[in-house]
This record gives sequence, C-alpha cells and structure tokens, in this order.
Amino acid sequence: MARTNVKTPRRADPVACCSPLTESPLTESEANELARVIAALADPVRLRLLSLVASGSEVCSCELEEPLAKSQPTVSHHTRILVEAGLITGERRGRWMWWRVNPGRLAELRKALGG
Amino acid sequence: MARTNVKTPRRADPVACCSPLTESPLTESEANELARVIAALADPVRLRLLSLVASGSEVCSCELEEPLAKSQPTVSHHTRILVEAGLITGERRGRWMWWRVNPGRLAELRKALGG
DNA sequence: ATGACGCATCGACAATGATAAATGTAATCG
DNA sequence: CGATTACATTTATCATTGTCGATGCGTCAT
Repeated sequence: MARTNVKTPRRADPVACCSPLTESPLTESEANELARVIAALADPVRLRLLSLVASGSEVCSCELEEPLAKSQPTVSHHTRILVEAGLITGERRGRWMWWRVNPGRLAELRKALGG
Repeated sequence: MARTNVKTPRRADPVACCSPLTESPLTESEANELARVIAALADPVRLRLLSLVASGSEVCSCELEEPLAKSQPTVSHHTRILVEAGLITGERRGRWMWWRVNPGRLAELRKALGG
C-alpha cells in the first residue's frame, strides 16, 4: 500500500535556496525558510535524536525512547519535525519505522551558514 | 557598576566542545550547549541581522532598525542573544555600538553540524 | 477474528520566546 | 549645567513550542 504517513519536506529545497549568509544579506523569505530548518536543530532532544540516527545506519523509533528518555508521542513529534525539515527520512517496514539521516541536507545547511 | 552592558559568551566554547554529531551520539550536556547556539540562529530576524553585519565590516545598531523593520528594544534583544551565543561581538565607541561577526564561531558550528 | 504491538494524532498544559512601550543609563553637544 | 542621542533594561502581552495522557489506526501473531 502504498503510502504510509511519512511526511515529506514542504518544498523542493528550503535551504539550498540561500547563498551563504556571510556573503550577502538574506531576503526576508530566505531568512524565513532557513530559520525553519535551523529551528529543527535548535532543540537538544532533536540533536541527540539526529546523532543517534546518524550513528547507526538505520534506527527504529522504539530504539529512541529509552536513550532519549522521552515518551513515545514526544519522540514521534520530534521525528516529524526533523522529517519536515528534510534532515531525516522515514520508511515503514512492518510495524516499525526506520529512520535514516539525509546527509545532503546537513551539507546544504552548513553551506548556508557560510561554508 | 561601570561596566557597559555588553555581554560575553557564557563559557569558553559551548560549541567547539562537540565532535560532529554525525560521528558519535551527543551527550546530554553537549546537546544542550549546541542547541543553545543553534537557537540563536533559529529566528529569521537574527539571521538577517547577522547577514547584515557580515555584509559590512562593521555595522551600527542604528543602521539595523530600518532594514529589519523592528523597534529599538527588539533589535537590542536580538543583538544580545547573538552576542551570548558568541556569533557577534560589540564595541562601544562614543554613543554607538559597532557590531562585528565572529567568523570562528560560525566555523565551529558548521563543524559540529557534521562538517 | 481477537488481541498485542508500534506509531501517529489529538488535546491540554507549562515553559519559552518575540515584541514593544516605558524607563533607565551613558555619552555628546550647546 | 541641561538637552539630546544611542542603546540597555524592565515589564507586560501574545504566540510558539515541548511534553505527555488518551485515543485511533494499521500490522502482525495466534
């Protein structure tokens, strides 16, 4: 069946849009899009979640609750935000959701930050 | 008290502490410190403020209110947060505050983000 | 089918943060 | 000196967000 309930990023590339902010002033819409993605990383739980997923090649949601010490709805909330930011992708296999990082998105972010 | 109100970063280096989050899981305190700095950039007004400061070599606070379309207290609020994150530094000369970016801090951030 | 499991969604609450008016503090000028 | 300028701080308001219990939905095993 097709589609699970995994959300995809809102638009093509909310980050790759912007040249490094150290080079030229950001427009208002560029700043809005960039801030949206950065906000996804501006939380310690999501940073640890992302680093946990990056450590293993794939990580199941059920393997996240314990190390993060957060409830299942809270973990689901954070994975959703990271997916919407394009930083991770999720795939449902059976009853489990498997998460992978999107390395390209992190690279875009670093570039937008002056890299 | 004699001291001006320019705040300095809270500790030596809240960001340089962490190896790239793509390499090993962040500890809780590493994630807290890193999230603090990232949160300083998770706002469109501060992103535009930072890019404005980065564009000119030095920028005065009075030159920020108009392009940002924000009140003076709001601009002061945002510059304070960027200073506490170590992303910009301020120097008072006469009645004006002159702001400069701290390129090293942005580089540390990119590194912590997997660079 | 029935139950157990894994995860998403909804609803509510507390905490945080962005904004600006009013006020305070230095520094400069006449 | 008093007046003015540039900025910080205080205070209050309002929107956003992190958190979790309850619930719903799909999947698997029996």
